[in-house]
Amino acid sequence: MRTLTAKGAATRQRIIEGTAAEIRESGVLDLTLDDVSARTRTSRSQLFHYFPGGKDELLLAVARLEADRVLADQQPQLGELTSWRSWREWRDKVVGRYRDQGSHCPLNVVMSQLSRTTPGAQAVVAQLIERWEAELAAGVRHMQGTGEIDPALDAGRAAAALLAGVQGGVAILLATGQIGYLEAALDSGLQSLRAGPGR
Amino acid sequence: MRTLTAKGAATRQRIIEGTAAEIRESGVLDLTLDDVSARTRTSRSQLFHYFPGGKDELLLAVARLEADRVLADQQPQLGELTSWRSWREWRDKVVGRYRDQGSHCPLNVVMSQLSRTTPGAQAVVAQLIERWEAELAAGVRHMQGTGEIDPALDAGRAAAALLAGVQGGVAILLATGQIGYLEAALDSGLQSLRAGPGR
DNA sequence: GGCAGAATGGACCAGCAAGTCCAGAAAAAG
DNA sequence: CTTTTTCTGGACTTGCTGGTCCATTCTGCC
Repeated sequence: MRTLTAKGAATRQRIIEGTAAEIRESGVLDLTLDDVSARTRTSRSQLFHYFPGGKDELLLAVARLEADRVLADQQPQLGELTSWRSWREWRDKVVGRYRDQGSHCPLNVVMSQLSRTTPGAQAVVAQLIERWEAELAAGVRHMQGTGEIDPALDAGRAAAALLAGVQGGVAILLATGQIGYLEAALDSGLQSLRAGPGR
Repeated sequence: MRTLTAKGAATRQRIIEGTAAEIRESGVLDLTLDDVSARTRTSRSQLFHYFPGGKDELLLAVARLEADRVLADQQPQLGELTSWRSWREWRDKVVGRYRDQGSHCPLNVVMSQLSRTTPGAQAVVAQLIERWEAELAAGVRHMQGTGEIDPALDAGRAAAALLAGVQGGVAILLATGQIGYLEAALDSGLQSLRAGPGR
C-alpha cells in the first residue's frame, strides 16, 4: 500500500470503523472476515489489499482506534481535572457512559478481547494505560499545586490506584451487570484524594 | 452420564484439570480438543462421553474449578480478616501470587477468557465476584465490631471498591506486566478502611 | 486519450477443528 | 459365567474461515 487515493483511504477507514462497530456488538471471538465484508460492503480482496497482514493487522488498527476512543470519551473533563467539580464531572461521565454502554464499549474491546490477539495489540493497551494514568496524575498534581490536595500524597500512586479501580469496576460491570463496583471504586478513590496520604 | 464408575470419575477429573492447566499455560483462544486429548491421554470420544455438550460444557467445568481456586488461593487469610495483621498478610499474599503467576493465573482464565464463552460461564464469574466481596465485607464488619474500623463506614461499598481495585490491578498487570497498579490499589483501599468514611 | 497503478469482485484453495460413529475392551451386575 | 453397561480408540465427516489469485473496472496523471 504505497499510495492511497482519496477513495482508497475512505474505504480503509470504513473497514476499520465497521469492524470496530461489529466487534463492539458481537465480540471478537467469532468475528469472521465475511462479517467484516458484509458490514462494510467490501470484497474479500479489499480486506487484504488494505491490510496485507490479514486479520491481525486489521484488529491492530481497530485496537488503536478504540484505545483512542476510550480517552476521547472522557474528554474534556479528563484533560482538565483542575477542581473538585471537574473531578466529580469526570466521575459522573465515566459512570454514566459505562452504565449506558454495557458490554458494547471500546474499553472492553481493547482490554479483554483484542489484547490477547497479538503483541502489537498488547502494546496498544499498555500505551493506553500509560496515557490514562498520566492524565489522572496530572490532575492530582494540579490540585496539589492549588493546595486542594495534600502535597505529601504520591500523585502517581494515587492515579494508579484510581485507574485500577476504574478498570476493575468496568470489568465487574461487564461480568455481572452491576454498576455499584465502579461507583464504589471511584468514590472511594476520590475520597482518598481528599483525605491525603496519612491517616 | 447417568452413572460413573470410579475409573470414569477419575478420567473425567483428569480431563478437567488437564484442560485447566493447558488453558493457564496457553490460553483458551487456540485450545483445541486435540490439545486436551493429548495432554490428558484421552481419546476423542471420551471427551464427548464425559461432556456430551462438547467443548462448551468442558469449559464450563473448568471455569467452576478455576473460580474455586481463585478463592482457595487466598485462604486462610481471606476467611479471617480479623486484624490489621491478617489484612496485611492477605494483601501480601495477593500481590505475591499475582506477581509470580503472571498470566498463568486462574483469575485471568476465568474473568478474561472463559467468561465470554457461554452464559453459564458468566454466571460462574458473577458468583465468584459475589463470594469474594462477601468475604471482604465480612472482614470489614468484623473489624467494625472490634472498633478497629469506623462503624460509620459502609462495609459493602468498601469491600466493593477494594475488590474492583484488585480486579483492575490484576487486569493491568496482565496487560502491561507492571505490578504497581495492584499494589497501589490494595494499599489505597486498605488506607481507606483505616481512615473511615468521613474526611 | 491512454497508460500505469490503484481499487474491486468473487471464485477458489487448503487446513483445521468440532463433532459423529461404531466397534471393541473393561468392568460391574446378577 | 454371562450379560449388560460403561469406557476407550480412532477413523471419518462436515462445515467454516483465513488467505490466495486473477480478471475487471476505476482513477489520476502526462
